[in-house]
Amino acid sequence: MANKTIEDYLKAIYQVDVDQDGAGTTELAERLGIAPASVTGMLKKLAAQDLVTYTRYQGVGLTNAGRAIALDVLRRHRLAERYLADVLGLPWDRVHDEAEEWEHVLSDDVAARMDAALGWPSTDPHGEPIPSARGDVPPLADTPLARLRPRHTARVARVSSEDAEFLRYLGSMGIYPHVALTVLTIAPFGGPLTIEVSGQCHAIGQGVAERIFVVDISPLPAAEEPA
Amino acid sequence: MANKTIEDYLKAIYQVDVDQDGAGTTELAERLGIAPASVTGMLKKLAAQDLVTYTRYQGVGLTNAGRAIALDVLRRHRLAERYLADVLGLPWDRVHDEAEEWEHVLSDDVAARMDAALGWPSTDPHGEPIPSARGDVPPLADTPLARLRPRHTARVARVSSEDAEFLRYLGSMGIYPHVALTVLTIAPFGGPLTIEVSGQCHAIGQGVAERIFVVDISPLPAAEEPA
DNA sequence: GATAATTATTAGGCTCTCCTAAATAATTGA
DNA sequence: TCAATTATTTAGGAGAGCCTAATAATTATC
Repeated sequence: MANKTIEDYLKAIYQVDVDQDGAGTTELAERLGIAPASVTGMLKKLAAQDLVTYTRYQGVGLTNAGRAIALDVLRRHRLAERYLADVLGLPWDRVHDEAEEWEHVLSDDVAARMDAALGWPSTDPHGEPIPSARGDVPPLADTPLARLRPRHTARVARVSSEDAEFLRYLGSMGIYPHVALTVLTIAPFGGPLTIEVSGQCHAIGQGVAERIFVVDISPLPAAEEPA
Repeated sequence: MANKTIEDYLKAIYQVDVDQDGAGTTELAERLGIAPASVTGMLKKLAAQDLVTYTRYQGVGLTNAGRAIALDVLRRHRLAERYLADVLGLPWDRVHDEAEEWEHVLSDDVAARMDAALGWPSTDPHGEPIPSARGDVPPLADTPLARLRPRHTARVARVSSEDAEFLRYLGSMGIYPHVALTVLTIAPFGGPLTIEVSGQCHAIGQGVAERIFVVDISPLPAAEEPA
């Protein structure tokens, strides 16, 4: 495998690049906690190793080789998170930081054993999909809670955050993957939405609702929604 | 905690220093797979941080602070080995290399959880004692198999080696911690000894017998042995 | 107790990965 | 379109941790 630094870069590029097309130097720098100038230098190096495609001022993308490594790291990371949570009982707001180290250290064999011990799970404790050993990632079929209409009920699919405090906040409301919730009201002009989670009502901000991804499970799918 | 490099140095110093008094530069260099000149430089740095006592041309020793870190690393290492073997089913000849990485990565909390999951084991899969979280190491009460007299039966306490091939060799004879064996003959002039392990006889070299530590469990302790 | 052999240290350098400051390209908006 | 802003890159440099070659101290040997 590559070294820790390279793995971190490739993973970051993958994650920035997932939705967008091509990752920007500054965004990468922020994610990695590194100065933009330093990132430029490293990108040249990664390009020389054919792990990324890099054109000055144009951003980076992963080559197949680079993507393979990135997915491998991501797989280890999420597998480790799941393991730490399910087997060692670590709370979900602490698994990320720990896994950040484990991802660089797990051998293929140990990762495979952890995978088997867990029963080949498909997601990490935050609901993020665990890439397969072959590097396949199931497509996501969820939408941000913020996009749900009032009266709709949905199941939490995943929570897109690594911030421990944020995760504890969600936990305090009982919001975890697989939990069902219902949108009661949505205040206009980017105002808060009120939701019901396991019998309790909460008001949450738009920003929060943007990071919670759900799958609508309302009984009346199409008719309910006027075009 | 300290960084990986420092942890490795301190652990190496501890291990070289356990039996002997003060570790030599060359021996450390060999253990670390580094040139002696490089070790000298690092020792100065460690001394400046009050982790070791170092005098030019005189060797190094650990300070209390240094020993605390060394024991901490050793604890993580051996705990990881035990975990890898008992929980994840890794064969004993593979746990060392893996643990060499884990030791730098396990948080206190995770180590404690692993410890509890294992039922607070006292040794690693090779029989080496696991230092307590407070840094206590139980004194060893074993002797090299090579020092046993013929006819004596002993129980394997630990195997002092990290070499995978060597461990597989021992495994092929059924030699593991807790296993009982009997010395049948010892050839003179550093010749081989023949031993019986679970009904099977084997001839092993002196060098091998030096690395297997046992506790004598023969029925007749004192009378059998003429002064 | 002098010389040879061993062991350890200094000197000078290299690579990796990061930094800041300055320069340049790209983008935005007036 | 041109100026201002923002994003990115170049230039020059620093610290960590390693290296080899040369030198110095210690230990062993006669």
